[in-house]
Amino acid sequence: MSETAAGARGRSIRAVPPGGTEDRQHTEHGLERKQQLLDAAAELFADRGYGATRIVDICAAAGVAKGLFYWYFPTKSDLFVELVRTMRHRLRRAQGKAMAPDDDAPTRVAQGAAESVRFMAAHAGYFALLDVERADPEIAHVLDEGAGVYFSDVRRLVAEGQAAGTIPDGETDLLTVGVLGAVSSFSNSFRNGRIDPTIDVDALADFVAGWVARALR
Amino acid sequence: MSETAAGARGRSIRAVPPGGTEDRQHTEHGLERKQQLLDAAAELFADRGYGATRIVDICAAAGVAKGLFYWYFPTKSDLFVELVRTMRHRLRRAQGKAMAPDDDAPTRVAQGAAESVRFMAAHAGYFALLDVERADPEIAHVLDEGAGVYFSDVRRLVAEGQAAGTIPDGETDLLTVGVLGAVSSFSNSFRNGRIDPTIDVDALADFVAGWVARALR
Amino acid sequence: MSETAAGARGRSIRAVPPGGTEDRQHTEHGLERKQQLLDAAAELFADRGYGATRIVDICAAAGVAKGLFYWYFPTKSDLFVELVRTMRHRLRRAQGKAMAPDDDAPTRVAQGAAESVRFMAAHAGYFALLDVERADPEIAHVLDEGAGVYFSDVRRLVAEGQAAGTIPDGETDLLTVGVLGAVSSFSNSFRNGRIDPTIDVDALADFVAGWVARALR
Amino acid sequence: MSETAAGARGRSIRAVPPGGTEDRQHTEHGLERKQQLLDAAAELFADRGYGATRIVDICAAAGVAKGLFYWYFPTKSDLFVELVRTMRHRLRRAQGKAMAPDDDAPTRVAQGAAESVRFMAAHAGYFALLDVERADPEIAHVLDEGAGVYFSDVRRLVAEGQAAGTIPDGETDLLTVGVLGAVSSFSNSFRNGRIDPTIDVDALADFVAGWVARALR
DNA sequence: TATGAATGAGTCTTCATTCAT
DNA sequence: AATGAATGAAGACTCATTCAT
Repeated sequence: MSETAAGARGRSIRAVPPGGTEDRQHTEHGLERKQQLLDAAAELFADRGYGATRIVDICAAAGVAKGLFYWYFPTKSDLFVELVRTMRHRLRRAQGKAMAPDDDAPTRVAQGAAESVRFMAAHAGYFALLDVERADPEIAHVLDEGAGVYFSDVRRLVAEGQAAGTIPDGETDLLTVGVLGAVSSFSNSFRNGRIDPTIDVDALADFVAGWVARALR
Repeated sequence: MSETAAGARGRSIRAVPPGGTEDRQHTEHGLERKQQLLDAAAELFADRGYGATRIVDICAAAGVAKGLFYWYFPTKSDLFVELVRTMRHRLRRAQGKAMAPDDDAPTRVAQGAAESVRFMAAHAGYFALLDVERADPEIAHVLDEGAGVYFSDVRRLVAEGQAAGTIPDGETDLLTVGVLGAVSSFSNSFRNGRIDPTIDVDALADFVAGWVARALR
Repeated sequence: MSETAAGARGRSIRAVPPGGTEDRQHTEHGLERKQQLLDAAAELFADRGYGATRIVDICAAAGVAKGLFYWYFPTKSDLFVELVRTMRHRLRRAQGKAMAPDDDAPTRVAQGAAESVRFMAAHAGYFALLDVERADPEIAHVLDEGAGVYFSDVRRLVAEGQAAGTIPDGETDLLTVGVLGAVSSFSNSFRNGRIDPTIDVDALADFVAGWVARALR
Repeated sequence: MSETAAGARGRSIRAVPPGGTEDRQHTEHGLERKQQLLDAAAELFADRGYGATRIVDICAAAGVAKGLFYWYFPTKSDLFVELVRTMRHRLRRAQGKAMAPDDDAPTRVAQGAAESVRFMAAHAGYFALLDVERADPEIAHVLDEGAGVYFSDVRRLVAEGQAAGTIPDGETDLLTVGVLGAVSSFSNSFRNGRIDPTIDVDALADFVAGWVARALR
């Protein structure tokens, strides 16, 4: 992705900004200031997305002047990175506590998953910022429209199954979310290179079918 | 007033809105051109994300002048919308064909899911553009780094389970993808308003634990 | 004023367009077509101003394709020029007829003026296009707002004079228009170089005072 | 989304409108800067017209970077509006001082008119910007050419009258300006809606004849 | 004559980053 | 530490004009 004009300039012309931010020793008061900025940014990122949040917005929300931002963070993305890393540490700690060391693997996986969801739900606003970008209204609309269509389609099927007794009762919406999530995560797994890209598509499809079928039991 | 073409943008003295592109009747050749632009755009969107793709890039890739873009599309987002809608129609058609009307619901859901994955995998490049935005490299990096960490964590557990015989053998990566996908989709389901936002978090976590446990069976 | 990108290009690269328009012999049908374009343009120019009228608009209004415009006119401004010259001839002819050769000068001047106003009023829509440009809404608004303020100011004074019997009764609005017109035309006379630019400002002011005072008698 | 600054324009994913310039509290130095921009703009507007003046031109003339314009003004037209309003206040103040409260109406009107002309002449360059737009050279040329023709026509008549003793001697040019100004202002009065649009054209023509005849006495 | 697709220069505006104080 | 003015690269979009049929 293309870097900001000035951003690129600033960072490519000289690798180390004058009086760089890295080795800055922050006083207690400085730490507070920094946290104010982090908090303000987190909220704005979660709310509008990363791209749509301007440095000025963050500073305004934190109640400081624009220039001060650069006293605490080298760039906008550095702030983001710091935010994400912090969250990650907390999440991992929570997971670690949740998984009983003596349980078997599937139990531990399930525990970890449950704890993750619990944690992310508890900090939902915060985690929203992982959706780095929000599209402009028109784009957002098509995307959402599509999602809605598929949701209804699948939900209907699930409900039918529940009516027919072939799918356990209750939580129709959640079951639907699970199915759609499976589809998208398996589909996306190609892109992020986490799985073997040469995998046979039919094998993958079968795997997904099996996965979903088991989960719906 | 300046006769300059572009000066007009936004603040022009134009009393009447310019006619749109909508009612333009495209000839066969025009349709081809349009398709060239759509294809070029799809590839670029998939590759760099919507925001990072400039109109000029699309035109250059399609081998036409910048101005021609606006002969075929009113705006950048309209192109995107057209792209998404087209994909959607194809996907739904594929799903429809895949689901045998006489099978029971879970089977049909599984078939639909499998077919979706098959279809999206077959058009992986194309579907990548649904990831509307890609962040700048640094952002992308933290995000990916995080995903990698969790993947390893979970993969290790899954592998342990398989070694211990508590999780069926094979496809360790895919099982991992499934677990992580479940976590993120259930977590996100808060945000998109598809499920009841007042749901009890612990109930949700339990549901996820159950879902994952069944799927890992 | 800056010329259009393409306009400049087209006209500077080669002075004579290929198969220039100048020596084009138009058939009867061609003459009609040309007139259609002239008429359509006149209306649009009068309505929206020159700058805000696009070639496409003119062609659409005339019911012909955009390309055809350039068969009849080398450029947009040439069409405008033709329009203005035509009007001018008609106006002068009308004036000539109106001024009785045997009357004295002031009478003839008054007759000419009256006839001009009559003619321009009769073709008001047409003459509006001499207001080459219309500003964008905000600009137009301030300008109009200002004109309104001065109109009220002067009108009040005129009305007072009429009430006091120092200004002849009737046509308050018209008298006001006359006063304001005098102010602006004398002020503008500096700019268009029609009068000696070294003229003493106070002398000019006195002259205007006298002119207005006489006209208000 | 691209972090690029400008890519955002119009189609950005910005969820919240950017903060305006309105509530910006400018320091003394800032006020100077702003004035520099206003002055530079005034000169350019007066010189080439509003439309033909680019933001860059203004900034270049003021010796500042393009971006700084938007620190002081939300848009180009806002600058213009500020310019016009300022002039207006000054003009009205000047008029107010010039009109002796005890004089009769026609005298006061004449005083106001004279003072207006004096003021506008003194700030001729400045007031030129009220001619919001200047057309491209060719257009400007026809318009001017036409004005010149009429000027000569009328001037000849006036001169004849002066020679014959039916029009007072001296200031032939100014008398001509007055006549032409009357014609155009009365003709235009239709368009700006300041007078009753249903007025009888012949009555108007007669009125103009009378007005001119009196003024020429 | 007629069409309408194709071209590309030009302008406004945004916003990350820098810098003088 | 803190401020806020200053910088400038970048991108969407318009429209006069050209050109191949």
